[in-house]
Amino acid sequence: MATVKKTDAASATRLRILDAAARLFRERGYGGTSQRDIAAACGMQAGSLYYHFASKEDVLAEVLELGIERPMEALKAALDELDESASPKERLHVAVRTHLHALFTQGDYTSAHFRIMHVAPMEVQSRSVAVRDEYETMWMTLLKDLKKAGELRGDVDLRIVRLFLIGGVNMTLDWYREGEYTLDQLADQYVDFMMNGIAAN
Amino acid sequence: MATVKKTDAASATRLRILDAAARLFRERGYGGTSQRDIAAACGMQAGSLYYHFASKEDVLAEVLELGIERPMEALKAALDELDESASPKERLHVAVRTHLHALFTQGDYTSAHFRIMHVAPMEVQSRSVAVRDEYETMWMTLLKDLKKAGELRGDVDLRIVRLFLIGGVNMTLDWYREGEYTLDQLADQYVDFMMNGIAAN
DNA sequence: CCTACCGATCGGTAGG
DNA sequence: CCTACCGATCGGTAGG
Repeated sequence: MATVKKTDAASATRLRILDAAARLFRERGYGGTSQRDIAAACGMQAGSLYYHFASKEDVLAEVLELGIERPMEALKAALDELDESASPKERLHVAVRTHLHALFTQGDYTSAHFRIMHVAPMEVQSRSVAVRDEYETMWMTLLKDLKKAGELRGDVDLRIVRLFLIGGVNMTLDWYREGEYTLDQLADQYVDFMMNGIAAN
Repeated sequence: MATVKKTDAASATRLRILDAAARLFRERGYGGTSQRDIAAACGMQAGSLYYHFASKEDVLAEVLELGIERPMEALKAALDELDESASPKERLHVAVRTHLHALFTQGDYTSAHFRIMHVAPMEVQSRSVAVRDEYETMWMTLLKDLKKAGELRGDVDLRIVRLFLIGGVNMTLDWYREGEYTLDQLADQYVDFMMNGIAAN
């Protein structure tokens, strides 16, 4: 579990290890990162990692899980904060904005999740699928609510919409640098593209 | 150069090595694939690879380059085949369809390109940037032609459109299995989403 | 393209 | 959390 704690100090060290691992996995990939790399980034010796984690795969599994868990928690919190009168369209807008911010504030974990999930052994992947399924369900609910409210065309496949939208949003990780647009401005554009398209009226 | 040849036999072996490497890089990542893994998949010994490639990084560089070169060549060919009277919108449609097909017929190379490009040493990455820039320019041209033809809203940033669209299309690599939709049907939906959006009229 | 091998580095462990 | 170390595997080379 990502939330298990022993002592505060030990759990703080765990987090330092995970932070370093997430960053290195993102930058160099899983196979390109050694336990010695991770330990060095934390100012400790390679063998010491094994006091906190049973194996390199365990570190990976926890990074991957946090990489999807944190955006999901952020989305839950953001939707909970919304006024009950918020329209389905506003809720989708908030979701895109929240996901985009999570990609960058939890960037190392979430980048690592989307980049190296597929090289993880199946048993490691399976430790993330429950959270992932839950997150996908939340998105499907947002889209279904939009449809029920009569705001969507009747002929679109919501699953394909979700995959296309998340793909376009996640791509931001690969190119975004602060400057021209803020993340909120990007979120505005993505929702606008998705809802209204880019064709002239 | 990807097109250099010595003898036919040597170049056929090179290609077998590259095919195996692309598949393994895609499945296990770069650091998770050893030269011995690649050699074994080709039915040869690890040392023999060095008759064809100077280093593991050289194999990587060529896989990455082919992973973007092939979709680009496919796009060029597809656009050249189009009737001159083809509208900008038809040309964009053909581009999306062609890119999507290239993702799957050259899947190992192109997947490897998009998945492990960022873990490659900068000097290896730089061997692909020229092709990548050219490919991006082709997409920008398609979008600019659409705009010139008056078919696009005036307020959209074409660069963001390109990144969002390619991101959504590339995401297909992560989930597509034959069955519900053909690739052509997916391309139709993506272009429809991008041009017209999903909002009710 | 193979055999045989190099030094370096890997994930992981024992004992403290 | 460190020291010291294990066997295995790594990328790469010499010589054929």
